[in-house]
Amino acid sequence: MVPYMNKKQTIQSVFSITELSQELGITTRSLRHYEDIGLISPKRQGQTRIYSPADRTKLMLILRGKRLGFSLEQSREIIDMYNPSKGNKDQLKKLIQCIGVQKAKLKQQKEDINKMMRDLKDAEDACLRALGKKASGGKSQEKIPDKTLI
Amino acid sequence: MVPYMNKKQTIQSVFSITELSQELGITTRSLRHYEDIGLISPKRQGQTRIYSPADRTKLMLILRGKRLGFSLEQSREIIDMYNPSKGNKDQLKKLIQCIGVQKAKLKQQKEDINKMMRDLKDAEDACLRALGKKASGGKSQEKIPDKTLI
DNA sequence: TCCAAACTTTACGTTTACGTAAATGTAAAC
DNA sequence: GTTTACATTTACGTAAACGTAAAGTTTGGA
Repeated sequence: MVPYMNKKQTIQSVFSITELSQELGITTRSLRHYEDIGLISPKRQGQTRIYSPADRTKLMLILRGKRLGFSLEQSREIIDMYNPSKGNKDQLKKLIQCIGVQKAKLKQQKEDINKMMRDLKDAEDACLRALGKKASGGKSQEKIPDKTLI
Repeated sequence: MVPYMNKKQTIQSVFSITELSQELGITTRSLRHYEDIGLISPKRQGQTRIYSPADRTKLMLILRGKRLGFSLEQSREIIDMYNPSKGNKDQLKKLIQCIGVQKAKLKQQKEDINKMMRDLKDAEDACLRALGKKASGGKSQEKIPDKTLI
């Protein structure tokens, strides 16, 4: 535990590395790794790392990116889109383009999720029918979804 | 090109490794790798690989998994869920549980996508406003989405 | 007949995202 | 004053998913 840290405050203003790792469900090694590659830059008290709420927020964005299958570099780029560092017009236009690309990717992912959801529902229904139970109202009949147009 | 292959048929019945790699936008190395780890098992004509439509379908499912950030092993498990290999009741129940877990994960991903979509839209609006254009009807004002509850 | 294109196998290399061990520092507690 | 808990750095290891030669086979066409 970091000395002089406000621990029992409703809204914590600083975090130790273990606190943050436990809250976020990752290892301290990961947190140090993210710092190694420059994704986060926590303050220091001596040589002990002190994480701010902003650091925590950024980490939550990184983890969200991981849940979506993004690499750390991709997450870095996406997060960089959130604070348009006072670019000129050309840079802003380029940024808008990048944002559009990301939005398209997310849209594709959404479609993929919907299709996989349907496939899983069909598989579930097949299991339920095999168990003699009612199905949830689907229309499936095949095993492997060869019908799926992906 | 594989000999005796029906090339100019509306619905192709077999595929060569390069044909498939080009259609799917992956390398032949990847296709061979997927075979190495037992994900697909194309027929052989001599020692040349012959891919069937079923192989192709399975590969499309694998690629869909990759777009969603799944590892090859995870995709294998999910695809295995689609053909419940005649299990007994206990196995079927276990499978239904696994399917439920996957559906929950997909639901989480969907929420993550929606949140990231909002963040990107906010960033886009900020860019447009910085360029003196109209925003798309959002309500954002901050840069980094500290407000985001993730 | 011989070439070039497309196929094959073997095998070492690379990137990403950490894991894991070793050796050491610091600070509150007993 | 030493143990305990948490912190640090350094550095080699690892798993996944291929990349990248190298070297050989097969086959339809000039």
